[in-house]
Amino acid sequence: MTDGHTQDGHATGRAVTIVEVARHAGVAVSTVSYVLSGKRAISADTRRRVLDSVRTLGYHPNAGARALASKRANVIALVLPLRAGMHVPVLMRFATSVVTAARHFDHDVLLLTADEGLDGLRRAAASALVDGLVLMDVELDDPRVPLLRRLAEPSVLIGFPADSAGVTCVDLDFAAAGELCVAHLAERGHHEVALLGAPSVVYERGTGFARRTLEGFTTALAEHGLDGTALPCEETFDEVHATVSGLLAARPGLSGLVVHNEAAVNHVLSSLRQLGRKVPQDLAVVAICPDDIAEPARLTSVLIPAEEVGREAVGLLMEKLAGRTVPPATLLVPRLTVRAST
Amino acid sequence: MTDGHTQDGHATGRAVTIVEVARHAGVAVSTVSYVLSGKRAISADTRRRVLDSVRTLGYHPNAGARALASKRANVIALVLPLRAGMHVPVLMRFATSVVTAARHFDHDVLLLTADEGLDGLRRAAASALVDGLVLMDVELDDPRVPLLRRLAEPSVLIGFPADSAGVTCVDLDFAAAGELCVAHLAERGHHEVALLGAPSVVYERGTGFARRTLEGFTTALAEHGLDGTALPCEETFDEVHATVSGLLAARPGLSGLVVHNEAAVNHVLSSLRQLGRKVPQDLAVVAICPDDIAEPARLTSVLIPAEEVGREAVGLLMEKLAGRTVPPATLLVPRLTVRAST
DNA sequence: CCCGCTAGTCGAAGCGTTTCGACGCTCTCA
DNA sequence: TGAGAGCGTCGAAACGCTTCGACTAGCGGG
Repeated sequence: MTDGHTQDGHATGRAVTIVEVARHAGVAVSTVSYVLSGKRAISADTRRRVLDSVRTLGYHPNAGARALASKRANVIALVLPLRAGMHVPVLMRFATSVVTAARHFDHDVLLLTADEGLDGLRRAAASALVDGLVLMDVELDDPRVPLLRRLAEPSVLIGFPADSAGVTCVDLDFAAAGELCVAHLAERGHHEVALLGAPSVVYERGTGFARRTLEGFTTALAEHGLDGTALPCEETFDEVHATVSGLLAARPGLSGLVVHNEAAVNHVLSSLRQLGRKVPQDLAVVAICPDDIAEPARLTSVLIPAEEVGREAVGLLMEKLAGRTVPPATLLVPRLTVRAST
Repeated sequence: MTDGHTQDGHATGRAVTIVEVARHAGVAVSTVSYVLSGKRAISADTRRRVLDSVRTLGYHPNAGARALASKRANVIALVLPLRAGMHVPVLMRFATSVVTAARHFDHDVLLLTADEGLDGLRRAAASALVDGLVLMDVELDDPRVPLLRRLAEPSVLIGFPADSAGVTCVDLDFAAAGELCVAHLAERGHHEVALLGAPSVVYERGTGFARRTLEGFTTALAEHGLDGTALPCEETFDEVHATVSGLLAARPGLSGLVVHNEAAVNHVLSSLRQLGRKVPQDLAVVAICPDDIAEPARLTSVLIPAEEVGREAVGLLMEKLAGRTVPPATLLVPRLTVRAST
């Protein structure tokens, strides 16, 4: 407490270096390094002495020096979008799960925003700031994909571009999710159902997950012999209300609704309340959305497993960093939770 | 194109180093460094030659080496919370504005989550991974504050702890925001108003902004001679609905509502719709929330200037990094936008 | 005419790690 | 009993950059 060190062993002044640890433990610098990395056998006694010194001196390896010598920054980049039609809370859950998973592998996460564009990726990669990249919200025709293919650093995409050759992708199997919802409604005895999807701008942009849900929905309709329709759905109450009342008017036989739009879910429910339709008596509703939205509203839902996707993405990236080959596509199987709305 | 370099000058193989640039330009390594940093005078001719070489070779300085030699990582940490009662979209806007602002100063952003706790901060700081820290969602009695005071690395808080001595804080002036709302309602001729605030858990946690809004609200009530009450407000529709109908029943004279809870705003409006109260005829509503919520709902609001706060925080941090002293507290003045709800 | 500047450049010494090769032990097995 | 194989440790060479001090010209002032 009197020598510039605080109680918890944290130096407030100049940082402790590996040389001081080595001196304190009476060993060579390289020995300290090997104790810490475990890359060579070390006697139990030496290890203990070194570890003690590390603790009492409050040593933390210097990240820059480590990166320079080992050619590994132990940092991965997370590239987040910030655009129309993305549900932000889900994004955040992805982000936290990526951070948490990365920490498990002793890596940190550098935050890049998509609006820095290609240059941002190039810079981060070329300067060895990061060892690898995780990208979110990939579009069908994403300009970043060709760049990633050329980069020396490995990367993992969350979502699928149209041409996914040469890149690694992870996502929820949205087609299966769409099918699952229809199957559930069919099982419950419904004959006429509808899909309320993402805002039209999302379809136009060609974002993969919206289309794939639609495909799964359509396929399952045929499979189960149901009658059905699909509509895009905007995100303000008034627009949702217009869509919903239009839909109900046009299809009086409608008894099941699949909603794949996190931001609109609550508006849909408000709208039905206002139109006097009871859920699930008059209309069964199943949503494809994160649990934190479905749970309070007591909605039967296929959850978007943000945590799992993030963890998986990081896991794959670590495999690639270790030089192992990984499957180019990973589809996470959807799971449906039955609640009060069906 | 045939020598391991792609068209845009990006090396796909081993990275270009400053030595190669120096050789290519026919100057010393140090000269290249000085050209790039501008820390010493360089003749126009030499500068041009070096810059040309940089471009044609596609040189990017190695971040680790740079950090090691200069003792500056050019990275700042952004510590994000992920807890009950925080409105995530706002968080994201803070985050992006921090990233954008940091890039303006040629810095990158390392993402730390609050659940890594004190160790995360210590680690990032002690390993020289980052040069400084920006923390969000500071609580009144935040355990991180004492640690920050002891850290060699400068930091900036978004929000105010109870004891802000020795730390630098930025935030919207929520007291002023509360006052502003009341003043606006008073001006519109209302005599009895209410504040619907954050979920009770947020008050109990002692988060500063919730309390400060309440203080401003109360102060302004007295100032303008209004009658008023304040309630916490949960975030599911049913709870909001209960709170709102209870409030209206208890206070028949109520004609103005201040809502300071982003997640509940839309539920409040749904609830009023369902209760048959017209906005603004029967009840004027003014919200303290981000524009992306107020705008589509046509709500009169005091916006939470996420971009501005983030930019300001980074600006202050950069000042501190440059060794200059900065004001310990920065309060951003709120501005009210009149829309259709009052 | 010499001194002291400044502008422009260079060489070399770090910065704090990791990692490679070498060395001395102690075992084992032939 | 001597060769070979580990094990445990050390020393030193990178890693790619910044920065300090030194040096050379060229120039104005005394």
